[in-house]
Amino acid sequence: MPELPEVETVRRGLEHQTSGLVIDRVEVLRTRAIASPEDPADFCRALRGLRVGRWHRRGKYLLADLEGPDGCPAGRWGVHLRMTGQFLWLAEDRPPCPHTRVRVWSGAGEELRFVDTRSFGQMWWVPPGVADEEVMGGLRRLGPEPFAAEFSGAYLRRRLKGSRRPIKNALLDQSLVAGVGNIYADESLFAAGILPQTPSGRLPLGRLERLRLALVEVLETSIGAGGTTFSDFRDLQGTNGNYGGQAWVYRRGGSPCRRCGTVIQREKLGGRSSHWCPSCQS
DNA sequence: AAGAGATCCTGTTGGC
DNA sequence: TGCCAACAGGATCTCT
Repeated sequence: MPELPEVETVRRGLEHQTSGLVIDRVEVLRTRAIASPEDPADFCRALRGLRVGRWHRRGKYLLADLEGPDGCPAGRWGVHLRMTGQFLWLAEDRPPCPHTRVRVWSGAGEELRFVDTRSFGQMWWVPPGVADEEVMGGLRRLGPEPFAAEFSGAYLRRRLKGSRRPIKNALLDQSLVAGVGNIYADESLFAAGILPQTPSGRLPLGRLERLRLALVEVLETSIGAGGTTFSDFRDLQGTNGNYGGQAWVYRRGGSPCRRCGTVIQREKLGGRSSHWCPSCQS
């Protein structure tokens, strides 16, 4: 599923393919895909004629700068891929597949297509002069980026102090740290040698610093590889990522640990399946 | 007030 | 082999 490294990979693809593109026409095939404005027709009307500028990423959110024909700011285009959202770049006309939700065309007939099997993905148009968080409420609740200086062992200690919820659940909480999902939560806990069930408040500073470093390393490795390979994630060209080749624990319940051979365990935590090695993690 | 659980959605997987 | 339940999961909403 798209987590921070996959979203960053998509951001780079979008910036490469669509920066400077002038939107000629927009078609919404699934109403639910447009979170704001309320009427999808207003979304289409708003984007039409605008030029796409730079693409930014905040957590798992994508945001494009938009400008009008006169070069003045014309708001922002927000996107969240949720679980199965994908962008495809089509240089020429091709009929839409059944899960096509939104289609955006350039004047030259090129198409940026949003395909989303499970239809959880969403788009927003933020009018000029309005803060992104006003329209995209989720942005308001986002914690620091994992690479930010603010995200430190001390920060984690402070935020998690007294908390009894499992560290795995805490990592999935976007208000603690932005961009982590089930895959990288499990993988970073393995890399840090921490059991996912460990009560967050019980982790001393040293172990939290180790976790922060493990998370940053796992995310950077995956970004460098173009996103994860062990999910149905695809970049704009439709190719799969190559996160260091393979997962250490994610979706490997019942299989031997790649480091020590112990059988990987699997259990639901906070409604999400968690995977860990009982001898490498404690 | 923190935190758990249900919900949305649909293709894939596993068990009988 | 065929069918159906369980599963996958990001964020939001509801409930305790």
